[in-house]
Amino acid sequence: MKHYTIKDIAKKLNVSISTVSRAFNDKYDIKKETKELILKTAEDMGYIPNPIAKKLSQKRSLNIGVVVPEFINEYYSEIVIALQEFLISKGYQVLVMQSDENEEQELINAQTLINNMVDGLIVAPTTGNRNMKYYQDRIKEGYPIVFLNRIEESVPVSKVVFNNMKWSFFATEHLIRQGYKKIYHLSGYKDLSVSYERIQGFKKAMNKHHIPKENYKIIETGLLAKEGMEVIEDLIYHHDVPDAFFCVNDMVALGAIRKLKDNGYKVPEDVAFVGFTETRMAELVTPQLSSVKQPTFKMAKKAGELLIERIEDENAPIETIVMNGEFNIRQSSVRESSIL
Amino acid sequence: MKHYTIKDIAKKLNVSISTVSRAFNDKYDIKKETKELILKTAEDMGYIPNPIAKKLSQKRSLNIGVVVPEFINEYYSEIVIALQEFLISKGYQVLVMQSDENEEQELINAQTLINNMVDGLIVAPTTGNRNMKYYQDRIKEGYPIVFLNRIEESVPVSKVVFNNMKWSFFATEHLIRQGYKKIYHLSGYKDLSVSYERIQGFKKAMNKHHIPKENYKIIETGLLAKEGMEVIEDLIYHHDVPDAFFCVNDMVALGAIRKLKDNGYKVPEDVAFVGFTETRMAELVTPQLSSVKQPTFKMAKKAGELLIERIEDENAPIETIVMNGEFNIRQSSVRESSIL
DNA sequence: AGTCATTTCGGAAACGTTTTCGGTATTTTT
DNA sequence: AAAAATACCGAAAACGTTTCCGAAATGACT
Repeated sequence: MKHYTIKDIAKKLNVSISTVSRAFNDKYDIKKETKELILKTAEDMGYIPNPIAKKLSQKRSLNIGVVVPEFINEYYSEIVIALQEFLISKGYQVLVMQSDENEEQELINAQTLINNMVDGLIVAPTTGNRNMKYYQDRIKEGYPIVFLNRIEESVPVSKVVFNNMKWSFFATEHLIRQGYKKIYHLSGYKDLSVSYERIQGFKKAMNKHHIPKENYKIIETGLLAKEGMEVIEDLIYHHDVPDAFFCVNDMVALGAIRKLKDNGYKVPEDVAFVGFTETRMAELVTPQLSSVKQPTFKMAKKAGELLIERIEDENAPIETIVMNGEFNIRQSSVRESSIL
Repeated sequence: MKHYTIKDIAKKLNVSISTVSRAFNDKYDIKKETKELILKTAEDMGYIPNPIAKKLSQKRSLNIGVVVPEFINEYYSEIVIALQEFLISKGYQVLVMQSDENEEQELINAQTLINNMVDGLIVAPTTGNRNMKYYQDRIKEGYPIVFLNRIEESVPVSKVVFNNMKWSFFATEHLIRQGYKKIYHLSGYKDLSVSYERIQGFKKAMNKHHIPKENYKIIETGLLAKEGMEVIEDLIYHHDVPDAFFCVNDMVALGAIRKLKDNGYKVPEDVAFVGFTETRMAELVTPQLSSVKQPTFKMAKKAGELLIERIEDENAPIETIVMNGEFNIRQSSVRESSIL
């Protein structure tokens, strides 16, 4: 059951391998009948072209690599799904590697994909990030890369980002306008660019409404429910539970809510919540969770488009796309929960 | 900035390319000093070996392909993470492709990975599945494949599966023992092997406890929250809401719970719930959701082990591993919610 | 000093394609 | 009917490695 090659086909039909090759890539001169004959016997023999050899002699693979920091948090799952949907429609296949929020793994992932000759790379960097030199070098060589979220400004490359600051500002202002006096922000990792930007939005809202410093606080957390729970434990211990929380994402919010409920607090009556990067859970939990929805599909598609432009035209302009979302207000952050 | 090759190194040092090659794969005879010299100058020149060429002449890539049906539902995300953790520790890199529950895409994914010369494949098939012939052919050729979940018995291949029937039986029996009289099962796609097995477990429990046929029902659904909601709408419309639901997964349960709550039902006082394939949400929602936890990490690791055995030894025995989990009882399925 | 074993290396084939170049055979043009 | 143009095809180089085979150099042993 060994694999046939174009040589086998050539021998069988008494033609040259170049003719066989031509039959498969019809851009070269070949008579219609011989082409059909070759294709037919290839089919019959069960010939499968070897893409490795193809890649070695050509320079494209029609594969695209995607590196994401994690996909435990639904967001990147959606990104990948959307990316794949778009890129497949353009004739590419999508190879995904996840970095587990680990910089070194991310570097290995990017290298593995590039070494496997994917035609381009879409990277959503993990927190950190000390790999920028590697990316810079590749970009200088002309390698097509597009970044998604979590961006270092230092790299001259196309990117698609969410306007975290703006929507963080809106979400925070909403809490203020609802009359909550003491509002804490559970921020995620501070050295994560998205967290940083959301912190800026939070602060901006506080400043605009002249909230005194003692009435707000920014608490660094991770991105998981567990970490939301830990913060709440700590705050309860210190008798420092505020009126409202604005959280870096839904999972942190849900963890915090769980812990508060377990300690007899009512949400939203005692403590209000707003999440971010809305997940499907926001509508399913009780109370339903207010959250900022990111246009995941649009962002992924745009990143795909930018990458393909770059692959097909080396001089395609470098663009930075800043996207907006929507803020969905639900029961978890309104004073009179009956009005919703 | 063009890429250097071993030829360039050879020319620069006045040695042959075979010597250079030897320097990198130290299994062949080479003097220590020349080896070090070569490695050093290669380093200085910024030489990057071309894995495509390597794959073409060797037959291994140290890459492993993983095909999953989706990763919107946390379960396969965890599987992939665990798989990656294990396989990386064994020196492999992991390329992931997701099929979006689409058989044709799954076939393309498997082909793409195999054609890219991954050393082996781990496949969790989508519902269906008409691709078995393709897999069978590859397996006959000696290609290392391991299946995960959702298995057709027809294929002679190593597989790792969860004992769905047993734990479905336990979960159902728990509801019966709690005194719920009318219990419906939201089953997922019936032609999905895991759904089928869970249905069997459900029926077995019903038979064992002599529940009359009019007191239970199996309702086919999808795997998403939305589909749980739709079922509830329908049941409410027909005034056919039972005492308890056993659901194919947590998302369907959460969707159903949401819809019931929106219509004034109380969970678990009016309607009890048990999920399956426990997610992190089970502990976060209110009421906390009873669910069957699958040993995701163990299953993934075992699948990885089986694959590696097979890669390294063509005659490794074919094994079917059936795994067990745990049933976590929470508020959503107990009569007196105070006792928990 | 001669034989033999060992270490170290170069030449070249091989992996499976694509693609350039040039050469026939065929057709069209004059 | 000769010349020119075109259609078709084969030979061979190229892509960047690994690895087999044999040769040269070195060292060990009689």
